[in-house]
Amino acid sequence: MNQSDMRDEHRPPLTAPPSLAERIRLDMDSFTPSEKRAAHLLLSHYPFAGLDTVAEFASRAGISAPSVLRFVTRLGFGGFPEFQKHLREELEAQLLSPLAKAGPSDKSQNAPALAAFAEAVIGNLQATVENIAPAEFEAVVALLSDPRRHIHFTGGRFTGALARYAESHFRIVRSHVDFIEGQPVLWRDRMIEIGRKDVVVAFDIRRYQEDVTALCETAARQGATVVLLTDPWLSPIARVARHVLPAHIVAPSNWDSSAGLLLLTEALVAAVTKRLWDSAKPRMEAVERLRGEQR
Amino acid sequence: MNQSDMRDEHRPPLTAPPSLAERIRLDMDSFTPSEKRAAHLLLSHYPFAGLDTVAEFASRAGISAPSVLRFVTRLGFGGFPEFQKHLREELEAQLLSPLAKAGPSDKSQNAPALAAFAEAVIGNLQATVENIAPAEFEAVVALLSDPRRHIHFTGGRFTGALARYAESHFRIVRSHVDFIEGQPVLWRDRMIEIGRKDVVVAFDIRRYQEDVTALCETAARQGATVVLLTDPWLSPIARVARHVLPAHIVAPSNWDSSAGLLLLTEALVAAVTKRLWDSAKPRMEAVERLRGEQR
DNA sequence: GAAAAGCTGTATCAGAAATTTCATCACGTG
DNA sequence: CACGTGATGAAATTTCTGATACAGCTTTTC
Repeated sequence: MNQSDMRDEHRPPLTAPPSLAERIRLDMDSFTPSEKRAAHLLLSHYPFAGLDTVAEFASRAGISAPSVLRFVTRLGFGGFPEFQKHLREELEAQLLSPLAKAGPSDKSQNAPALAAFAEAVIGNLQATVENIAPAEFEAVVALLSDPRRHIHFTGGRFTGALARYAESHFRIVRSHVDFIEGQPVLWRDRMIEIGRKDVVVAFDIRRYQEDVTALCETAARQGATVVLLTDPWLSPIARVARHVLPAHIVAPSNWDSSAGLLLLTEALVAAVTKRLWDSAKPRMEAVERLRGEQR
Repeated sequence: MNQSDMRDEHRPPLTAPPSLAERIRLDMDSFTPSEKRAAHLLLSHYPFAGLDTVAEFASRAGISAPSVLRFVTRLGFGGFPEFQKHLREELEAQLLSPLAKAGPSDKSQNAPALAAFAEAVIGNLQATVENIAPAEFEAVVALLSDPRRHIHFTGGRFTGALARYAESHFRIVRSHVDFIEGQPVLWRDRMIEIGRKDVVVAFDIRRYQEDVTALCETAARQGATVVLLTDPWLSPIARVARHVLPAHIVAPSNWDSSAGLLLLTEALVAAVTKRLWDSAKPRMEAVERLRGEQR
């Protein structure tokens, strides 16, 4: 089950940025604050954000029209229309030759920590997806979509945040959802009402935390169904878990990456939301309404 | 602003929408001679020919401007700008999902939901990395590596979990790190000691939360440096933020994906840990020792 | 072959968009 | 603390674009 991590196969290199975007990134330092706003908007929606009108662009960037003009002037264009023309031409060139995207992949030079890190994380995600048994995933979706079940999320030092993230979404989609703190003193008394109808979803990666393990073992002993999201080395919780979804976590860092776990979490949320849509939609609308009134 | 809209737009399946080009081809017979010239020009340089001005388009097609206008009217658009808007949106949709149109990816058979979701998330991560200015990222790393600064993390309903995740890591790497709950009643009193030496790192994506915005505005007013991790549409916090790191969040789900934000968070943790390694290492060892004793 | 119907282009207009001007503001400096 | 510099946006200004009315031309039809 454990496949080697040496998977730096092909993977279409992060598409080479067209010249203007690149130049903007390089010059980012020298921009004034509002120019940075403009630059961010443009880069985040490159290049479509620039195809709108000046007014639209300005409003979306949260700056004034003149600032937008100064921005494009500083980029070396004679005016906004000229700037737009450049964007269109760049876009056309890029779209017409899909090969151009491969481009000069000399990014090893200026693409620093972030790009390398992202590459590793993306590799983790791909490896994670490939090694999840579809049936296992579907089984978990079905379990979490059962309205008669009560769902409890929990996790360790770092993964606790993921459990919270999951809980905050599922809480809206369905009822009987809660979060259990890791420390035993905080859950001991709550365990008495956990039984066959309950599902415990635990997040736990290496440096497995004993208290999370203890929680799951107790829950399992009382008949609860345990679902485990962990790393490929499998937390000891796997022994009592009905379903296990492993995610790759190794990254060029002193820390492990939880991106794979987040991916699984979000995919579960998406799938369950879809499956329960008839009942989830009214719930989501109601939540939205309450938020509106509350302020 | 407009955060009251529920996203139940049933994200129509990735079935190719009837492209405008296709419709034009079908209707070609019914066009008048000059309309045909317009149609041919548009199809031959689709869709870029349509992004120019009416005058330019007319001249390139060898017809008059009014004929161009009549052409777009006949296509069912209310005016030339509306026509252009349609072209841009079509183009954007097509460009953003280069994978979707790559034909029937055979894996749709196997693990549909999860694989499709992963594909979208990976696309988000790539887009996110490409649109972050290295200088901006480095600036944030430097800021968070300054031992004299005090770092406060905060976030909204769902992103709060990411803030916690960040906090739980940075807390170990360095000192003066904490998490601030979103609700104003919980932070009002804490704000008195936030000033020039403080850095507020806020996570906020669409359906931006007013209380998080308020927190950041207050902090900024008192001289704190605000760092914002948000979506490409930029939370209103961007107005008061010194640094903004946008992440792509759109996924085939009723919910947005925070994977890009997590990627940035983890990359920041990795970079800061590396930069502060001399002081971080002893801290991490000390934490490990305490955990061991405690059990 | 003439009248009707349908296209098309010229000239013009209204309005929107880009640009410039200028007063104000924030911030660092002497 | 006054001063100067640079950034910024509101408003005035200019430019240009999309839209329209109308007249000429072509094609159709009887």
